[in-house]
Amino acid sequence: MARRDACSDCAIRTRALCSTLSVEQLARLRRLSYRKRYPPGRLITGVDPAETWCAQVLSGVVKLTKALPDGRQQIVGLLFPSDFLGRPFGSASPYAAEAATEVELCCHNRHQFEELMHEQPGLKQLFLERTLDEVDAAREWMLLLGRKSAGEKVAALILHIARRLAGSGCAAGPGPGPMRFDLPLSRTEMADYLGLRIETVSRQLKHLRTTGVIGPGVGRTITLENVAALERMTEGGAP
Amino acid sequence: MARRDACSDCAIRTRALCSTLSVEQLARLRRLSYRKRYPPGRLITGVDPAETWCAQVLSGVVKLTKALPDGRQQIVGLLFPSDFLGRPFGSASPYAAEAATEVELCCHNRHQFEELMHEQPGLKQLFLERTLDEVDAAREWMLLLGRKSAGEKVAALILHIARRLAGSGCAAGPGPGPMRFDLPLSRTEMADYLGLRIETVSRQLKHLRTTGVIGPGVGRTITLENVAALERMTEGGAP
DNA sequence: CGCGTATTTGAGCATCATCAAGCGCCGTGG
DNA sequence: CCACGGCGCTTGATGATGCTCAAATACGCG
Repeated sequence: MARRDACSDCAIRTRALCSTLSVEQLARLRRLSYRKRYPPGRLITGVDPAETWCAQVLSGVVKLTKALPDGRQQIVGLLFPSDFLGRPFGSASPYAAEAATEVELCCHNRHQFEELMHEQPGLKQLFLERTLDEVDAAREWMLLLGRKSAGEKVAALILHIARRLAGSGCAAGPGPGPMRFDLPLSRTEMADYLGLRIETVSRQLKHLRTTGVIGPGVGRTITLENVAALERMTEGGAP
Repeated sequence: MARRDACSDCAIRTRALCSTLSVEQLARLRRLSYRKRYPPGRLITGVDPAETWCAQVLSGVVKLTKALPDGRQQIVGLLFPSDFLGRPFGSASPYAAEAATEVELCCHNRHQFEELMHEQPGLKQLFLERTLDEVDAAREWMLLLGRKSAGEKVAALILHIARRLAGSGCAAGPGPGPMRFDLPLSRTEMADYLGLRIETVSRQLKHLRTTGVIGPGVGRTITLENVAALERMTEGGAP
């Protein structure tokens, strides 16, 4: 009976939108759902089409990007496990989604998911609250993009990713010693998220390492040696 | 019977969230609503408190701002007539709202407005779709803040305001001759919305005027002489 | 081992910020 | 009526942050 992809086994069972569904509704949704994997860098959805499906992130990190005709790019959001991907109700989603790491999705038929939201007010309510949180997060990032220095931006990004990873159970928890994790983004992606160039990101990262705020690990490895200092640096406080 | 503030007279009757309400529900909401005016520059709500009310903009322009402890500011959104102001459901709104021009609001008790949304799925649905549009708008602005040059930013702001003003029936419509309007923002506010300094905004505006893309009017007056050129400049095309 | 890609490092430069006047507008008050 | 002062905006000169270009190094992988 217990299938490997049964909802009760689901890694995001308690945090996903599904957490509001009754057992019966959950069973119904599961019949309409399927899992899908993407390797790092693979495009998940393009900009144009009115996609016929939506999904929830089971594992990995998805980046949402917008681009200018001349190739300049901006990452406008990162999705972590239990986040929702897609644009129900009308207008086509004006950005592309791409796998930043290896990604696993739980996909639903968009139309049927919309119907389920209509039938189950709790589901729609939770989706609405998540969407409101997304507005807040986007605006927080607007403050970063418009008003913060390169150093503040990089510090804020590290903290942001650390918190989201911790919240989704990846990376060594708040156990003994400093938190350690791998950035799910390349330097290019970090730059595209922060409105910087990769060289600037690289230099700021080096600065954080030489001042001991983060550990000396190479590449994407981050060790949070001094979270308080990092927090101060996100708002213009001294290093 | 016909009071001056009757909903049927309301300037935003057809575009506001209320447009989904039945006559009876509209009457109920109206009994719980009141109008409020703010002069330019007046604070409407601060950051901290879990506000007990929410509102819809009847006239004027409201700016939503976030600030860093050292005083740096970023405008994270502008509200025009028929836009919704407030943060129903839980978490306190993490930004301040301030009147940019003379503003008139139609205010509702937050709790009762939430209840109305629960009772009337159409209202909640419309609110949800508006919120999704807000996410899109915020992310569009993230692209601007992170990746556009000063010239592109100013061009985009003028177009953005022109469209929103036209959509809310202010300013000379698309009748004969070029559209003309007054910017609802000071130079400081434009800079805070674009992530620039006021001197840069001033110089970019001058450049647009000397190249004839906008008319030579002084101060906040804008005449759209060449919309196509303005649109091109928004994305890196030649002036 | 050798190649392709990601990242780091360095040097010079451009854009936009900063600093500093100056101008125009307007309400106040002599 | 005009001098005064405040404020918002403009203009100019200078400089710093972050970008561009270029090359070296490290890394992953066949």
